[in-house]
This record gives sequence, structure tokens and C-alpha cells, in this order.
Amino acid sequence: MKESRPKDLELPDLIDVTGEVRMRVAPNPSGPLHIGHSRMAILNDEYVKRYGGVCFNRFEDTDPARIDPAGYDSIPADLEWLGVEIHKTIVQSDRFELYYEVSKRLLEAGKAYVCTCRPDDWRELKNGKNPCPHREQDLTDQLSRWDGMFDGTFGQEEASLIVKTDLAHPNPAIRDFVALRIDETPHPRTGTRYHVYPLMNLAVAVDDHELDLTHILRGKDHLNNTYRQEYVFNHLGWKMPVYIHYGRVSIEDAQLSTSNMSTGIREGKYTGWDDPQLGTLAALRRRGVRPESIRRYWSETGLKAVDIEFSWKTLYSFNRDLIDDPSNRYFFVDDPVKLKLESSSDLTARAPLHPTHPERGIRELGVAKGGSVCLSRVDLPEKGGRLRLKDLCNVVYDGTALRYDGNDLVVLKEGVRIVHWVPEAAVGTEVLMTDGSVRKGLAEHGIVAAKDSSVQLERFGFVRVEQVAPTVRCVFTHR
RNA sequence: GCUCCCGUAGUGUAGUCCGGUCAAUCAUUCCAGCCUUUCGAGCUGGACACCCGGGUUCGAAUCCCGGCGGGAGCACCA
Repeated sequence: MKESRPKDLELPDLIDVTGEVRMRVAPNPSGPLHIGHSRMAILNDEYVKRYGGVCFNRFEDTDPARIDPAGYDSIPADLEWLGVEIHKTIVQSDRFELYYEVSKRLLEAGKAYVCTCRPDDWRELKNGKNPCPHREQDLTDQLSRWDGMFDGTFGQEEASLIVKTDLAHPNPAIRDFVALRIDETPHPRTGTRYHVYPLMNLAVAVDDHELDLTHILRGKDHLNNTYRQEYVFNHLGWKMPVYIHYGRVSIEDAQLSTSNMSTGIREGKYTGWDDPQLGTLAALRRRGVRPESIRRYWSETGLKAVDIEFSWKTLYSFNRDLIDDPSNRYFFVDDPVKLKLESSSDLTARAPLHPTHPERGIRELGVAKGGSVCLSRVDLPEKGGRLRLKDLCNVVYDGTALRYDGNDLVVLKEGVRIVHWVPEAAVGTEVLMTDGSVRKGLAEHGIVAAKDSSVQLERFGFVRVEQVAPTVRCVFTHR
């Protein structure tokens, strides 16, 4: 553990905090959460905990074609692992009647219209700042087309409810936007019960108001959506929450695209959503990345509107800070070569389980007189030479075997290299690397006591031990 | 093209609102040394930044103007 804790690197206070702080995370259940998603979850949670408020989880499943039902279970599990406290979970597909009710109010108030133009025509008119023929028709006509949306008169793309904003708005993205559309795709939760679906700008505004949210954190890619939703709030006389838009994060060397991941899994390139090659929270969890390190990372990053580059090195450093202390040490010999060790007596190594915690005890590794040890191929000097078998003895390697050469540590001052080794009776061990490769070797037998925990394979790196029988299997964490 | 957001070291961040104490903070990274029977941890030292140009001012990272650069949006996805 580091002595110097991150001092006052704290998130800025929220503005306009008057009563209870009410926030939300709003995942789309289209795939598992990944490291990028964790930012909004952590930041919401940090603020809610600071102010003693509440945080909702709201599934935004209003596009029946883009839902992976597994998300309804995996996302809450991921949030829980992150330590994000959810006060209550709601699902938008349970709330269609509410969206219809609010939409009808907008229609009756003249703040919305039912359009039966072809989408392209409507968009073209709008881009030219012109109203479509349905925009200003009287309410009787609007209501009859409204009924037509629900009774099957209209099919997909044949009618939609559109919220009026300002057709003259200089930003074309802000002019009139679609609030309800028709879609015959069966929904994983509601089946064919509904075929009129709200779009996010309606559903989000309605829910943010209904849940009485006070502060909303979202990526700045939603900036225009915020402006659109502002019209809904104003049309209905609702008070807007405080919006904070943070910048875009680019995460290098990570596979985060749901569609790429799922095709990769189907094609066998990845073993599943928790494949260590992926940037999902499930994969990080499996690798032994602690959620607290992710929390620290995003807390120190904050929520400025600047675009940022994510740094795995920094995250790993924070995680190492967390796991270095609890991780016991074991020898692991990658690509092993078995060599006879000539000595005049039995030898025993006594190595600490953790160098800074002698009280945890030692690992005893014995080599019988005339027995053998295994070394990593890369550690063998091509032309032979002297080596120090860590915690055991000095040896001379002649190209075929090792010969005992005393046990004086002064050889280290003479430049003799320390190498790791395991006794003959070591256990077969595989380490799943983050590039998808598998490192095969031998680990000292004591590692079987470390199932499900993080250990450090000395000189190799930190790993999480996920299986100990019949062979040991570990997942690489980081150096 | 239009609209909007943003610009402090390799990365992230403090400071910018209310100009001086900022020859600019902290973390990570990288380099060197020390320590250590790990290429981990620890310790010490070092490297690296206010996008550019004008203006206002005794004084600007901080205010004003103009450039330049990066990003987002312009979907019946979220």
C-alpha cells in the first residue's frame, strides 16, 4: 500500500442542491456493462452518497430491436459489483401507458402533432424550416390520426407523434422531433402487446420528471437531446433537473462494441462476455481488477466536458495499490525445462508468502539430493553460467544440468542473476493472458490454496486463480 | 455545410467564475539512483504543460477580440 493516499482530489460539488439529491443510471439492456459505462454509474453513486440522496436504475428498453434480455440481469449484477447503490429499479417498457398519457396531453395542448408524412419528406421540410401539412391541423384531425396509430390503421413509419419545438431554430438538430413511433417488432418483455413505442427524448423527459430527479449526468453526445427534452419540460410546465455533460472517453486497446463482442463470441474468438480480452466489467472482475480501483479512477477523472483518453496503466497502478498487499507470492515457471540439480545433500527453500509480511509464514520447497528442478527456458544462459535459484542456492549451469554452487548471497553483488524455479512435483498451470494467448507452465504446489484470490507470480505478474483442479488456471491481471 | 461543446506536461487532474501568494498542484507515466534473494512494493532525485496571436492591466493560465486545433450532434437508436 502506498503511504500517500490520494488527497483532496475530490469531485466538485453539485450546484443547486436544495433538498434530497435524486439521480439515476439509465442503461440500455443491449449488452453487458463495460469499463466505459462504469463512469456514469460510479459518478452518480459518488454524488448520491455524498449528499445522502437516492439513485434509480432505469432500463431504457424502448427499442425492441436492440435489446439483449440478458442485460436485465447482468447490469444490476455489474452495478452491485461496482458498489453502486440502487434505490429502485424501473423499466421503461412497464411504463408505456404513462408515455401515451403524457403524449396525448401534449397533443391536446397543441404542443405535438401526429404526422403521417413519409419520414424523408417530413425531415426535408424540417431541414428547410418548413412545417409539414399535419403540424397545424386542428385537434379533431390530430386525435383521429392518434387513434389510428393505436388501432392498427397505420403501420411502421406511416404515422408518428412529433413534439413541436421551434422550426426556425438555428440548430437543425433541435427542430421538431419524433416522440412516438410505430414498430411491429416483438419486444422481449411486452411481446406484441404494444406497437407504439416512445423514443428516448419523450420517455427520458417523462421519467426524469416523474422520478423527480434533481441532477442528471450524461455524456456530451446527449447535449442536443437535453435541448430537445427541455421543450417537453417547458410544454408541460415541469421544472428541469440540473444537467451535467461530461466529455467523451476514448479507450484504447479495448473491445467494447457490443456487436463486435457478440459476433466474436459466436465465432469462438472470445469465450464469453467475461473473456479477458474484453473490456467488460465481467472480464475485469474475472481478471482480479477490484471495483475500488475503477471507482478511484473515475473519481479522479471527474466530469469535465473535455474529451479524455482512458489509461489502462493508471487503472492498473491503482489496482496494484489495492492487491499488492493481500496477494501472496508464488513461483511460476513459464515454458519449463527440467534440469538435474547435482548436490551433496537435500535442499530446502524457505520463501515468504509475502516479502513485507513475514508473519504470514513461508512456503517450503524441497529438492532431494539427486533430484531435479524446472526453470523457464528464457532464464537459461545460452552458454551456461552461474545462476541464483531464488531462496534456494547458487548453481552453475553447464548447458545440460545444474550443479550446487554454495548459498552465499554475495554472488548477487557479482552480477549473478536471480531466477525462479519450481520443484519436480510442481502443478501444471495455465495463465490466460489479455491478448487471448495462454501461457503454460508449472507453479509451486502451494498455489492451490489460493483459489478465487489474487496472487503474484513472482517476476511474472499478478493473476487471479480461478481453478485449482485438475490443473491450475489463472487469469492475468497486470504486471 | 449548419448547430453546439471543449482546449494546463505522454495520460488524468488542481488553479480559470472573484487577474497577483502559479517561475503552475497532485496522481500516473518515463528516466536515474538507493533498497530489496521478484522484472512487485518502498525511498530519493529528475524529465515533461498553461493551443497561437493581439488587446486591457503595474501584473493574465485566469478578462476581451481574432485565429488555430479537437470533439459531438444534425436518426421514427440510446
